[in-house]
Amino acid sequence: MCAARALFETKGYLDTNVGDIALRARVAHGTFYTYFSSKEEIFSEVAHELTTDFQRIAADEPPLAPGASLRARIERANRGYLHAYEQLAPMMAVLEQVATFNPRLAEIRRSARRSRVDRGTAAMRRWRERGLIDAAVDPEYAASALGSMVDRSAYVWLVLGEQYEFDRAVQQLTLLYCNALGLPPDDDNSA
Amino acid sequence: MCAARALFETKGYLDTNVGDIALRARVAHGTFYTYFSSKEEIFSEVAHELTTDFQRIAADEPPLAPGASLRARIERANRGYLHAYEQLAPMMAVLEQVATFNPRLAEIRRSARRSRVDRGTAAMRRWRERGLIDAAVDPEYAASALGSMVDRSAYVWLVLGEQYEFDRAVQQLTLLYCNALGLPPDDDNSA
Amino acid sequence: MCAARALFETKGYLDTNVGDIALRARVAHGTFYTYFSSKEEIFSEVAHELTTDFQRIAADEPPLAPGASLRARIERANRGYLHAYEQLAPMMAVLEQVATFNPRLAEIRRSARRSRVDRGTAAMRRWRERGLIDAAVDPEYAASALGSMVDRSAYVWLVLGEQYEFDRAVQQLTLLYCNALGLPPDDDNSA
Amino acid sequence: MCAARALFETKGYLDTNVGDIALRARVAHGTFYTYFSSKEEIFSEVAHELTTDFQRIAADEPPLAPGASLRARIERANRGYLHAYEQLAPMMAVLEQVATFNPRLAEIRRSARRSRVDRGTAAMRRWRERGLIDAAVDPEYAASALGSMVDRSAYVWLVLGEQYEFDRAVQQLTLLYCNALGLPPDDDNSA
DNA sequence: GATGAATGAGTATTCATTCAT
DNA sequence: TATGAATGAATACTCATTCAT
Repeated sequence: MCAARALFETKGYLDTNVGDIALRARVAHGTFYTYFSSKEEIFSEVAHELTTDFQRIAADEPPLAPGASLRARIERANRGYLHAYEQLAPMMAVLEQVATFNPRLAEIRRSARRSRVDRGTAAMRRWRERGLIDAAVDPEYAASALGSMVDRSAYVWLVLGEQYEFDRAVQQLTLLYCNALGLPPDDDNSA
Repeated sequence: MCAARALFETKGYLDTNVGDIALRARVAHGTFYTYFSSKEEIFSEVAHELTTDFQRIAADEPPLAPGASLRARIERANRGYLHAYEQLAPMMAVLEQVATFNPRLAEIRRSARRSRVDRGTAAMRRWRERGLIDAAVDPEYAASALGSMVDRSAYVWLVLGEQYEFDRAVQQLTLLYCNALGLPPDDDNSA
Repeated sequence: MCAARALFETKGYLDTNVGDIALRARVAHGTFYTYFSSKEEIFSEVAHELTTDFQRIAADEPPLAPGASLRARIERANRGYLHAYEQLAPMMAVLEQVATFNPRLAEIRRSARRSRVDRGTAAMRRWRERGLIDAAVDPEYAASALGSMVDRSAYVWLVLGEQYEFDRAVQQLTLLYCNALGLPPDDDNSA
Repeated sequence: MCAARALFETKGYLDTNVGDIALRARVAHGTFYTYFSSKEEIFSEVAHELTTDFQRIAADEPPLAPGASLRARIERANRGYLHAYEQLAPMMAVLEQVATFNPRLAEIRRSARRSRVDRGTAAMRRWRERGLIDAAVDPEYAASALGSMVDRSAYVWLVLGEQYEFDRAVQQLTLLYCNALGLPPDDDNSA
């Protein structure tokens, strides 16, 4: 799977063939099928590993001080997301690729997005009830759209190679995110 | 090209073959190469047509009253973008697909994005100089990130099929956009 | 198809590969698919040609004198069948082979047999009504079983290579056939 | 071997793989080769078992009264043959299949047929010497052809699934068989 | 004897592209 | 220009058999 992942990262899904994977793993061509039933299946496993890695890395940010502000927590989440994307960018690009023509594998990306957006929606609902954010903001649309903003920005910067500077990106993304929700400039509330 | 576009829309780039295009265009298989040098080239032409169509449709919104607010203008731009995406979604999906594995064709999408973001950046610079928006917002990052937000939201709703309601989407996207920039709730300034 | 038939005859269906067919036809491997959609399809065409040839050859026996006896007509049919089988034995063997594992192609053999047995049944019914044959003989079973006798004997002699002598075989087959039906030793009736 | 036989019966020779046999026998894949040297060999053993079973079942008909007629004995043999075929039809079908492409295994079927035909020939020679059957009938051809009739009829009914009714089939087969040999309608001679 | 991982030869099919007519 | 037959490279998957443990 290690060999496969490396090849997927460098050549993409379409240009990676089973023969190359076996070659790189230093086993016979047929041996591949002792471990995986198809090219699609091994990609699926790599992709699941990817989403697991992603969540682990994204969560692995320095803990916030107790009672940290909402803004600080959003910033931490954004930094975590960008950190994870930064480390996994090549595979994220391939997952994006595969999702455009393989419905079964698209589902992996879709469910990852789904759970992220759902968590965002739930959080925003709480914040809204507590009057912490702009009442005009619809949690569902906001979670989806702001999720798209962070997600796509990471892709544009880390996959497409648009110029950016990490800390500045985190800071601006957080500023836009908080402003969008109507979070007061400097708050000290915890959710 | 009409035949090709229809096929690309329904089957995607990978599953559309030159033979099918010729068949649909009612010419011989070989005749295809009288007009196009390769499958990549015809896709390139279709993609250029797509971006032209997109701009035309996006611009084809009812004109604003003279002296309309910035917010109104942003809303108009968002509505135009979503309208255009709505009408061209199938081809947009294919362009997205191809851009993931063909660098040459990725360039088409990249330059369309580039000019859109550049215009956004320029506008935000002007608004910033005039003190219309949050001084902490960096025009380059904001134009890029908010462009990503609108762009990706359209993809998620119109290509991936996530539930949404058109007018609500435009309104929320605009609200988040303006909030993000720190635009005062209701202004009557024109840029 | 000529190349394919020759290969099927010498190597059987399983050991004949598309590459060999193309090679023998002196065309590129891929050219095969310009003419046939699959190995199964080309076999199907060869098999249909075979059944056509078979019927043509089987019918191509010297005509009988007007008013020839039933026995003479049965002998002529048996001789025709054996003649056809003799000339087409290698392909008949392959058809038999394929029919054991490919239901679609088995249908070709089945329908050829079906029509032969049906004709036999109809003829025997007429003979029975006219009191020409043993009333205890059931036309359906007799046509099926005696058809099997002739059919399988041809296979055993011409495919499996069991020793036989052509004229003697025809004569004995006819004797057994007529005896089985209870046809009087020497009749001069026409049907 | 039990596992192998069950698989051969349901899936045929070609679609049965060594891995499946081992799986069904609840041993490791490689263990198969501790007991059998190849797929061909295990099939050979199953096929030998089959011919033994066949002879046992075919012989296991109610004994005839002492001094039973020739016709009664022929009917008993036909009934026994059809009974055996009925019980072993799936494996008989596979043996027929394999015999079409594997000369070594074809030999099993050939020798079973050979001994049956030889016995028939010997019997008919005796009957002929005693003037019990039509003198024009050649024992060799008759034993071969009538053996083919019974054998192929069984295949057509029990493997190919052509409609038939057991007792009627035995009766008609016997009638045709005896008629073919020119056996007088009702005799009381024993051979 | 038993295991099961490893082997690697074998093959039908697709399709963008070319070119003689 | 139009044709469409010909091309041939490219590739995932199967499976009987082997052998180190």
